[in-house]
Amino acid sequence: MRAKTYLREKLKDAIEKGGWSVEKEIELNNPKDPSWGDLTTNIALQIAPQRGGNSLKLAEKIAKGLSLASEVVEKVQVAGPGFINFFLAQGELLRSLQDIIDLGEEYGRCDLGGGKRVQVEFVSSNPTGPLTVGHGRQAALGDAVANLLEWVGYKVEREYYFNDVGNQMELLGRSLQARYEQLFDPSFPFPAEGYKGKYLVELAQKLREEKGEGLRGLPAEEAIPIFMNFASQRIIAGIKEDLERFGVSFDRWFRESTLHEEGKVRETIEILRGGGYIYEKEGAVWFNSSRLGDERDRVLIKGSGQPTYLATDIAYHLDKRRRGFDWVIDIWGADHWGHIPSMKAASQALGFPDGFLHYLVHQMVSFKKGGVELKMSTREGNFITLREMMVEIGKDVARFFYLTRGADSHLVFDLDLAKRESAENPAYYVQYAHARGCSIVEYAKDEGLTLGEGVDLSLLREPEELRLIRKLIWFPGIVEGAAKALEPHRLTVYLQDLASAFHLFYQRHRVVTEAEQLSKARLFLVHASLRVLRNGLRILGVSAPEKM
RNA sequence: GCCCCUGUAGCUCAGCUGGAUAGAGCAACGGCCUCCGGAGCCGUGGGUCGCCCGUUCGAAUCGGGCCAGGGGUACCA
Repeated sequence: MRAKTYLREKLKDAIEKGGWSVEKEIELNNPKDPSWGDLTTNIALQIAPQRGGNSLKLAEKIAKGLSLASEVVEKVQVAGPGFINFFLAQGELLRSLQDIIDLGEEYGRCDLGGGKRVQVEFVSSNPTGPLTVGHGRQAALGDAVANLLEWVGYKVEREYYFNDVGNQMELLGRSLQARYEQLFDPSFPFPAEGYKGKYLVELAQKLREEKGEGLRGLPAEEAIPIFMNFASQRIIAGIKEDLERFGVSFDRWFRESTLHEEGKVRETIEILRGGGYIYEKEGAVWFNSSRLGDERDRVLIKGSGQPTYLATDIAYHLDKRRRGFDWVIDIWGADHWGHIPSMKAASQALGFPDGFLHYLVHQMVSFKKGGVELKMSTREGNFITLREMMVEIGKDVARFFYLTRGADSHLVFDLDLAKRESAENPAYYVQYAHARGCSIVEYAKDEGLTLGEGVDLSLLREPEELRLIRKLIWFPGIVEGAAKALEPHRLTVYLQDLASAFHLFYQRHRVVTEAEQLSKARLFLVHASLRVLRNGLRILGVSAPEKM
């Protein structure tokens, strides 16, 4: 917003003219109470203690020293303990409103990122079973963060990393084998720790359709890879499909096995060894990560000769670094928290720049159904899939709901409530504002009214109109703030607020009336509102329907 | 034990990095369409911001100590 930079300069001049100094950027905020104007600064409160001065008097002095163009600022007011409040002139508001229509789909974008390459890695669930509602938060969060970064000028790649070899996969293979054998002989034993979900029974049936009895009684060395690959390929395909439905598409699906096949794990360990970070003890290869801030040292190669999860993950991140990203964001659930200090240590050991690797950790979601908290486990097979949720409450409601809360909050998702109240939940509230606006535009068209040239926006003077305009022009700032903080929920909260301002405007003022000029101006405001709603919802990955 | 996250209205959560009188949705109650979508709007009730100290002009926000819930502390991933 131009007014902000303009005011910052003017304030700085006025303050320095008075012989004071400003060390950091002057804060200009959107006050919560409209009677405090459009922009407010606490600068007097901040610098008054410099010389033990009175902040209220200083604020008055600063305000008096400002020479502001009346077409930008209508009124300056000193309030409370020393806030300086600015009321923008109507003309300034209207110029910003015009921007919304002029910029269209681009409105809200900026070039903060300067085209830097960022990778966002998220979901990355191993293909041991279908995606559950627990993964939904991660999918919604990661995709929204990626979208936000794109909007502020980064070049973003979305990546999904998954394990397609190793103990868990073998167990999966053995579980499928057992389910397959059980189709012929129900007494066939099921592995003690096996994956019990019914999805493996279904896969076994598919396998029987394709291969008949041909896979029965094979020796383990031969059977396990067959069953394992069949299971993981089918499950990954299902995960892809679910994510597509959820509106998330990845640029790359990274298989862990490639790291081993290309010798990258061994190579990484050799690099660490070269740096003096490796030693051997009790038949295992250790990383002395405690020297780099980790609680203790970590095993990289087990006594069995197998690399640990940490070893492959370090190799994976070295690979990311070599692919030339400027910034890498890993989105993880809080259950992986313990892994972070080790990876931070590895980042240092490998000489990654500070801040190259950023962890965005979100807290767990718990789910309630029938008033009871659910304990879900993929291994035990008792879970609700993401797909089931999409069928029940819809992708839009689910995504919006996941994003109404900050990543740091543990959230309780009451599935009955989400379904029962689906007609009254916040996602519909925002979408409804959009549909309603579209319907007004349709109606106006039928009455022969379209945007066209020569709209006199100065006719927009009602409080509800001005309030809506103010909310609309906050949008670019909200996007920027949400992107900087990696907090998409700020946008979700904002959109509800905006929808509320729109609904109130609608309720109080008829758009299409006999007064043609006023109707045109209001129609313009409706178009601008639709634009901001659409752009905002797009970032969240929620659709903006024209009809509901 | 140690580390991290959280504790705000009956419920689910915001609170813009220390600001002015703590907000929204749901739930409860009372109003609003002969008129562009009532999936909406307006109003009422509802709070020791877990508790105790501290920092300062000023604390839900920062620091310390308790209490409670969740997560993490593997040669698991």
